Amino acid sequence: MQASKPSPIADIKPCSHDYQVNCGNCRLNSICLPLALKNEDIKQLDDIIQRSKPLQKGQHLYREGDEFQSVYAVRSGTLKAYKNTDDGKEQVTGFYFPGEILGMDGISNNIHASSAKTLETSAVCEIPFTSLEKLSSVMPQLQRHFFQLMSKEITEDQVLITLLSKNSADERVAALLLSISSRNARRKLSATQFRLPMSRVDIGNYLGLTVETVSRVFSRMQKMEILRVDNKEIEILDPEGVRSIANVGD
Amino acid sequence: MQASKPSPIADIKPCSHDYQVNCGNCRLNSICLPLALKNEDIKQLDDIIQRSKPLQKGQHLYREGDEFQSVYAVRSGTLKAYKNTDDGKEQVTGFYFPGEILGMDGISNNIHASSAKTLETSAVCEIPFTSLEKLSSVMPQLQRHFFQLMSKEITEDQVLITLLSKNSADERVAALLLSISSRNARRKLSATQFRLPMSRVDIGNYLGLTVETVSRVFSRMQKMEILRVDNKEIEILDPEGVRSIANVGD
DNA sequence: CGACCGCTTGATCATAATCAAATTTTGTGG
DNA sequence: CCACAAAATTTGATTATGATCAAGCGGTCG
Repeated sequence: MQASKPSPIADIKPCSHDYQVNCGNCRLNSICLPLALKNEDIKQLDDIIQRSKPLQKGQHLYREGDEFQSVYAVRSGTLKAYKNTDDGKEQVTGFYFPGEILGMDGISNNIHASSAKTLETSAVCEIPFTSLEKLSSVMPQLQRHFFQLMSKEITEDQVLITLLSKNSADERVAALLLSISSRNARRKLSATQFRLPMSRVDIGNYLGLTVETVSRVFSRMQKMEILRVDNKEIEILDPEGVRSIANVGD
Repeated sequence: MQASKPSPIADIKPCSHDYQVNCGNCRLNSICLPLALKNEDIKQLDDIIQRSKPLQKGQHLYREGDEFQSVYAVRSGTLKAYKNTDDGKEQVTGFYFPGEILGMDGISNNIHASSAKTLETSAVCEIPFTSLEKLSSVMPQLQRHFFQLMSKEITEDQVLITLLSKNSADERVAALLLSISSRNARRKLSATQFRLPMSRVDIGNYLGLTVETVSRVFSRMQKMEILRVDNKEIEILDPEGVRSIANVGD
């Protein structure tokens, strides 16, 4: 199933590698997909997946309280997931990069437990959950893959819990930088030079810190010549230094 | 080494309601089991579940790094799950009461990502995961139920993340009390009077606080006549008061 | 009985929050 | 493209919350 009719909006010329027509040739499939599906299985999966047009920065993919219907794989761009606290503030619960899956917290009640919003222009693959469930029943590998994905989300949340509970401001920021760095590396991007797609406010919110503290940590690391910070552009000058500040095994 | 033969240890006389022989007549099944399984389906589930003899206080159900084979439902007692941090400390990631399921964080890598230890004498039902997977393929309801259970774990972790990131010591402790209270109520136990099965150290660890702080919060709430604390015995004198301190929707 | 453990209470200290303000970046309309 | 407004980030000064250090109090177990 292609772009069945050519899009009338022809003025935006996407480069070819942004126009993945199916999972089989998507360069992210090693991250997002079960590794061991047979070709005909991938075809079946492809058939249930809907690919969105690009979402603009700041658009919501879903909102807390919305009926849950699909989970989403990030194709390009970045999203943040967040919850609204009872006193009206916001808690960022995660950042999602290309190849990563979000929306699974909606399965439990059929209602999204958090909101998801793009941090920049992004595109996602929508995977309707009832179709996925049916397919999982006949494809044990796929069932296993989704159990694993959800379990991974749990273990990652536990890492964040530990970070928030036990680590200093510097350690938290260093750990986030390492996490982003290794997720970049997984996509064959630079592990030492990248652009932070989220604001300082979002970083602080995610890490349980104020903006001011995040900013100070960056300044401190820059003074120590561990990091070069140019607005959102980050260069890790001393990866070992960052790791030693984080004291977490990446 | 199994209970396939009647246990020779007959000197411990369990009371009848502790001796659930199957899921169908277990008084916890409304909490732990899918609601809508047919009788013959429950029978099949029963067949794969192994019921343990009681575990003594302080025993491990599994340890971080162990090969993952099963998830567990708490039949009686309480357990805590915890991770060891890179600098040798421990982070409590959850408490598990009767009817609740633990161990799902092992699915992602086939290795337990945390340890689980009893806080008092406890009994669990062991559910071998490969059998569960197979059964899930032919019982869509069961597949759905486990997706939901895992999703619930994710949303609960997100609540804890928010608590750690945004709430004061008093709010955190109040929220934990409310959580335990409502979990008791779900099991038809008192929502206002109960025994905390975990130590102050564990509470503090879970909530990202020191023992001293936890103790002070209890003292403060006692002085305000919101709580009566007698060692591990808790009486909530003013549930509304606790809720207002927590400012979280239960 | 004495040592130890879990808990509580008090005094002091450190980290990050808060308050405040300057500066840079971004976005918008002329 | 520039000018201006709004937003984001940085930096500084002060404060508050909870950590740390220290000590004492039951209770229990060997």
